[in-house]
Amino acid sequence: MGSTGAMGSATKQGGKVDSELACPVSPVVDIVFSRWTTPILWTLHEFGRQRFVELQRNIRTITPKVLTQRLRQMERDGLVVRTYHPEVPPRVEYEISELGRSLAPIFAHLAEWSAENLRKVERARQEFDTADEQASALR
Amino acid sequence: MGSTGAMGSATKQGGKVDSELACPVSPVVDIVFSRWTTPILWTLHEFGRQRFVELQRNIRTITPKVLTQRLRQMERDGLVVRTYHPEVPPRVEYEISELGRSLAPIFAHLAEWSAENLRKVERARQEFDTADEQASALR
DNA sequence: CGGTATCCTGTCGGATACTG
DNA sequence: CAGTATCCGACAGGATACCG
Repeated sequence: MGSTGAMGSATKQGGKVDSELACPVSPVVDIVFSRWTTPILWTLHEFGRQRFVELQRNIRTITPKVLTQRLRQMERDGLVVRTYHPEVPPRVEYEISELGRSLAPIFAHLAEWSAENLRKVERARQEFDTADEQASALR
Repeated sequence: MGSTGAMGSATKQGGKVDSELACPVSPVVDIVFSRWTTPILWTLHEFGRQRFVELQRNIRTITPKVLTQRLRQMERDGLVVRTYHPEVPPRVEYEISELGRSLAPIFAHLAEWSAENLRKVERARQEFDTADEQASALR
């Protein structure tokens, strides 16, 4: 790959440019990898079209407020499709869009990486932490 | 590491973790995809072993404090190797570890996804926003 | 050079309560 | 049911200054 120049195209000006310049992945990160978007996307992908409450039940610790916020953002970004059925009681269904679904292989890779390497990270942490203790014991 | 509270995974209280249950990807997200870890990892991967100041120059908008913080976390997680040369003036070099390098294919996929789909996201946003304007104009 | 030490704020997310 | 309305705390991250 090109070194300095080729990557992200310096199209934008402003604060965010540099991290984008340094890393074409950053924009995707902002869109897809926040605390809750990942679980939501995953759940939607796993269990298919779901109502608001179903999502809430499948992602137990999420609050309705946050669920709404993330869902709105993802809808705005075109990752999720919201369907409102004007009935009584109201019914709203969320499903993953095609764009959202195009992330599936990446998620799969991530899950795979996790299965293979999460342990290593944990071990590295332990080593680092105990080494740290020893270091501060020397003082 | 995690932002608020316990991140996409480890609320250690109850034992079972809901978002983890819902999404095996969350732990990886916490480790790899924060605002700065991605650019740092990318830069390290692209330009190889670098000194602190070089990293600072390559990722222009990052402040030394944050760079240190992220670097420490990544070192602790075993993604980055820090080498201290006790010279005058001091010299410290950072390089990506093997574990860190194992993320490269994922980053490549992400960059690819970005190149193909970022536009779509932007278009979706515009549509959503203008539709929103129209909707609120009706009220 | 390679960081620390402070101070400060923006934003995410949690808790709780309340509607159409 | 599907949210909205508030209040609030926590922390990543920015700005600035200083040190071995």
